[in-house]
Amino acid sequence: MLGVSTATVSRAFSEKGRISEKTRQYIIAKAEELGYCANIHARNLSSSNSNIIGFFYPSISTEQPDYFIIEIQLGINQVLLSTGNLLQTNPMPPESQGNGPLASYRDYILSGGLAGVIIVAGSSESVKLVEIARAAEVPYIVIGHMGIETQYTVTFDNAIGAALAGKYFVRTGRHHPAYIGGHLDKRKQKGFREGLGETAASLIFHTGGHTFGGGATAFRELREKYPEIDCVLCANDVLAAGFIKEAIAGDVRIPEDIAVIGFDDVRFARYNTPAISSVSLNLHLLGSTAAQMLFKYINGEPVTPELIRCELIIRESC
Amino acid sequence: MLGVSTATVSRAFSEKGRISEKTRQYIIAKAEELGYCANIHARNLSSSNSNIIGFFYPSISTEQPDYFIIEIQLGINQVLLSTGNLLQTNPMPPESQGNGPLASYRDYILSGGLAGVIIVAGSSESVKLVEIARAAEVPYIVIGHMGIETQYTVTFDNAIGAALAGKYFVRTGRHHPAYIGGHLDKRKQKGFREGLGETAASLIFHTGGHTFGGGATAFRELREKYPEIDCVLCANDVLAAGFIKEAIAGDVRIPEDIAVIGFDDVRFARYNTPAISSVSLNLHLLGSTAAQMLFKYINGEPVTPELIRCELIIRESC
DNA sequence: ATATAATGCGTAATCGTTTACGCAAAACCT
DNA sequence: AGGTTTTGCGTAAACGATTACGCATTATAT
Repeated sequence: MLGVSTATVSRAFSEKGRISEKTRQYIIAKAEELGYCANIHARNLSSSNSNIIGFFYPSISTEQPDYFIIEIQLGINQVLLSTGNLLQTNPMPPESQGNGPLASYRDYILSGGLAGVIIVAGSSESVKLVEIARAAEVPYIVIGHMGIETQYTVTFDNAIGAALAGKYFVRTGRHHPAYIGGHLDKRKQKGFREGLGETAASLIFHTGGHTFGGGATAFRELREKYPEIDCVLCANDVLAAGFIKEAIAGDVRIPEDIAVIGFDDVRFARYNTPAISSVSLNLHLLGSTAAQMLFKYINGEPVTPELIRCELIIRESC
Repeated sequence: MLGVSTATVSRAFSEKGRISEKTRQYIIAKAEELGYCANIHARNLSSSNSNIIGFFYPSISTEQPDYFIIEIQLGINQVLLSTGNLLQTNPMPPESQGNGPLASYRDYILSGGLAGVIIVAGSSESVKLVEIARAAEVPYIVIGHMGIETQYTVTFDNAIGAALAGKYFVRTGRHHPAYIGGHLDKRKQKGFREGLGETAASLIFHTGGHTFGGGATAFRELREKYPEIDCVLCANDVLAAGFIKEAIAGDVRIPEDIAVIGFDDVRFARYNTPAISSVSLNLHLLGSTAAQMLFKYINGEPVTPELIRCELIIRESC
């Protein structure tokens, strides 16, 4: 205590309340000198808010980085750095791996620890988390398509992106297309078919994991069964990389023999040799848009759903 | 209030204090029913701790993901998932970009918001942050080499890793080595030289950015000035990817004409074509080790510095 | 000069837990 | 049965801020 009440000290830091500029300066100076810093827990308790934003995403593996998620996170962080908020990153491993951390995430949200949350669609846990956020009345933004009716969402139009890829293949004289991915990405499949038009008649589907190894396996299986295939759309870039690598190892020329397009346009797609053509979702923009929407929500401003445009980036694999 | 005092409710959840099994069950059940969840801020204030771990790292860019950092984060998260702690990720952009978020990070640490911090060496801000953590008496672990005397550190021996690369080049009959990197990584340079032995006499240094573009530029410049170069050690994998891509574009065969080794062994090194040989730092292990050390520190157990072994992974680029 | 409004700051209640303390009841001795 | 220990739980004091309220003091208006 340096001659003033705690209320005054609080006012000196809070930018609210009435206080003379002189005492504010004095208190700030003294605080600096004494190394005083307002206790964050007391602050949060008293004012019942927080400056932490939670980012929740399905995590495929605890071993391999998920380039898709990382680039979204980068976009979120860019916004947060300018607002002084902090980011908490919460992977949600597949349910098979024990009960998982969902219970602990749930408690954290319910107990008011977060100012808002951003949730990436893709697993059943994502859906549960949205319900928790709603129940706790914590502002939330959903990234991607979830079977939930909500305005707080930013999506990308996979179908249009896939259609662009289909049209490109037709335009560049390809006749034997294949699609490699999971059975869940119906939108991509449907869009691709639309883009291909009549050529869709000869379309081959191949389902497998969304991994590098999955791409390699897909190449081998397709090559054996359907040697006529001359163009491939992959559900993501890592998958495309695996396909391309195995193709080159099998003396198939990319793009001369088979043209390949990936999905997401993650950073390393352009590092690859040949550089991978990709349907760009603009992940960075996706993340930063989600963050901006969340702040609007938190501040009580109206929020409308956003859609990020897909763009087809042609590189050496085509 | 359902007939018991708040103290009893607290005891029902805290696993400490004395409470009969019957009332605990009763309270838990009722809590579930009423959707009660202990307020995290009050908890933290009262018990003056937190379950959040802060992860601070120098961030090169808000646009490009830093694969090095990401894989460390993955390792940290794996440990955290099993302990019920939460991770807060805090990029530290280069100082040039405005004042930066350091002040806000400082306040957060000083105000007791974090149970512990993990700091990646590499910028002047990293050093400041360590000093802040010390001043605030918050448990911390440093990843990498910082000019600070501390036992709370986990490092990797760059020099030994680089020496392995040097020896490999000599053993496989290369005679005109080059090193591409920054002027800061003296350890790598020194180790490489040692590994090369006599061959070090003809070593060419090239300094530039640690980026993909930097690798491409390096290839062009070196090729023009020193066409005799037949093996290259790059300061990281992304740099190596850029070098390789530009080399292939210039009709130089990898590895026949030039053998290339990268550093870090990030995930995509093996996706590349040709797959990039790399000095593996085992980033995942680096992260999980740091997290485990931090928990020891937090629990008051003795902590000794750890060193992660480097390993040379040979792939197609050699 | 007086009335009125604006400003600055201290008092004390509040936020929702945890936990030392104390007392009754139950459990354990001999 | 009487004494001692153990157990279960309520009381109330922290934890360290924020903020409504009220009282001086100063500024503004008439």
